Amino acid sequence: MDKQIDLSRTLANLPLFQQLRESEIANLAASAREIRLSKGQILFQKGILLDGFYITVYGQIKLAFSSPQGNEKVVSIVGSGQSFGEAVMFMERPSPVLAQALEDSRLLYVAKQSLFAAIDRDSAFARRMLAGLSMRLHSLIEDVENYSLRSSTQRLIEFLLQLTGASESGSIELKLPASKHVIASRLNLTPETLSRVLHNLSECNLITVKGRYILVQDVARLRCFDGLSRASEAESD
Amino acid sequence: MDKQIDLSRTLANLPLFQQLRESEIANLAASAREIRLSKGQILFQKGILLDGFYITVYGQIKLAFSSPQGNEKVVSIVGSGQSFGEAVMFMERPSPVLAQALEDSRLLYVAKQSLFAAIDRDSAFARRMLAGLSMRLHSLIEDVENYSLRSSTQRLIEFLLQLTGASESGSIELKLPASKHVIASRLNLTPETLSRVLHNLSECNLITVKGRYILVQDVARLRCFDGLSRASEAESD
DNA sequence: CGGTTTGTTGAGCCCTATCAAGGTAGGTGG
DNA sequence: CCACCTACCTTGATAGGGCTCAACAAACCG
Repeated sequence: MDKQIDLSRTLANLPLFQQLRESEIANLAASAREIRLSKGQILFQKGILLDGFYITVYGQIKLAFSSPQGNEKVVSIVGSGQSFGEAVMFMERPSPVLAQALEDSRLLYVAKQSLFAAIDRDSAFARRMLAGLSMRLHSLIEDVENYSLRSSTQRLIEFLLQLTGASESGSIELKLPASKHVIASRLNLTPETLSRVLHNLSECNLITVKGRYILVQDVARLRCFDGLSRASEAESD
Repeated sequence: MDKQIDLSRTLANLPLFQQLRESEIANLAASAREIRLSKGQILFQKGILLDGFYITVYGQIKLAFSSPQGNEKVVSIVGSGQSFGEAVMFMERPSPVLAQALEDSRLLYVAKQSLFAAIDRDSAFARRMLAGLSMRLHSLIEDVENYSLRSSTQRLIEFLLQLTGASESGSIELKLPASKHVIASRLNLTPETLSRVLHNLSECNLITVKGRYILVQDVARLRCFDGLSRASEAESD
């Protein structure tokens, strides 16, 4: 009972559902299932069919391809309040990615039918789902753009800038959202290359790396850096 | 008048709208605009806001990034019956890509408001839009997978196999849907590399290239080929 | 403190881009 | 019918960015 109320409140706070009526929320909550994962646990494998979608309440889920040869490529790191699996659910096709918890996490599972019911009753909700998927598509396109026509350094800079949020300039400290191994994969780099690029940016006095914490000296300067100057003039000290 | 009827019929035949009632179709047709493009003409630039979306009746539209340095990367080649721009419309954000006609084309433009009206009145239609966007997302993810963990040869093979359709084995002749320059960009290759890869596959007796026509000798064998054998043992014939 | 995971550094190589010349085909005008 | 032009493609030589392999360092953890 308390659990039900708790679920409703959790759902109501999620971006996707914020404008729903209480009765709608109650409907969704009634069919939503709570899922707890411990770090490293796999939620679903590549190839599975989904009969609903997931919402991350807290924790972190990684979505990745896994090729037969064992190498893995992280597509997305899903954090609190974000949902995933809708596309696979709507398509009724095998999932192209696996989902694995990067840390202990709590999820909600919403069944397809109750989502469809919500769509049927509230077309504004349908529009919001459409907008949500569109955003997802947009960021994937940006990923493709990054992979195709930017260098390793540019990709990392882009990534760091996104972590800094909207700040235009000045210095800012940020924490990498996952291990460097995972970040590297997300950026389509080997861990070795990521390490070298970080090192290189350090030598150019653009950032200071301390474990998972990175101090960006000057956001504006980092944004302008194109990776051309190879810290060559750093010998004069 | 005749034009209106023609529009309705065209709309009704499109995958997206096939299950709509006639009255709905009429509503959409009333607000749809017809657009004719000649080869090379640009429909919209990167950065534009869309107040509707487009459907290709016939012809071919290319969606591509354009970087300031002038190099261009083709994201998608849109053919007859396919739509594009929905995501940009829903997001109300600048388009990340430009759209340009690869050949003389005829399009329909459907305004946002009439689409929203259709969604409001028919939730099954909303679901179909959601499924459509999901498919788009899915194929983008496949692209990312291709770019990230496959070699140039593997990407080309994948591309050719998609063109062959569902055929499991045997030989089949197919026509490249665009110039090799465009195909190369679509596969994230330079034209030079594409040419070399095609040549290499020819030498392995997997395909025969004749201009834009490609004869796949054996679909099954092409599917298995991993690019490892470098036509080195082709001397013993 | 050992053991394990995580990250760094170095050497060498391979794939693919780049630069630079040729070909080839289709269209046009003499 | 030929010469020419332009767009498209091919071929060759070269170089560089990022990967691979291997060893080491550092941090985390029981």
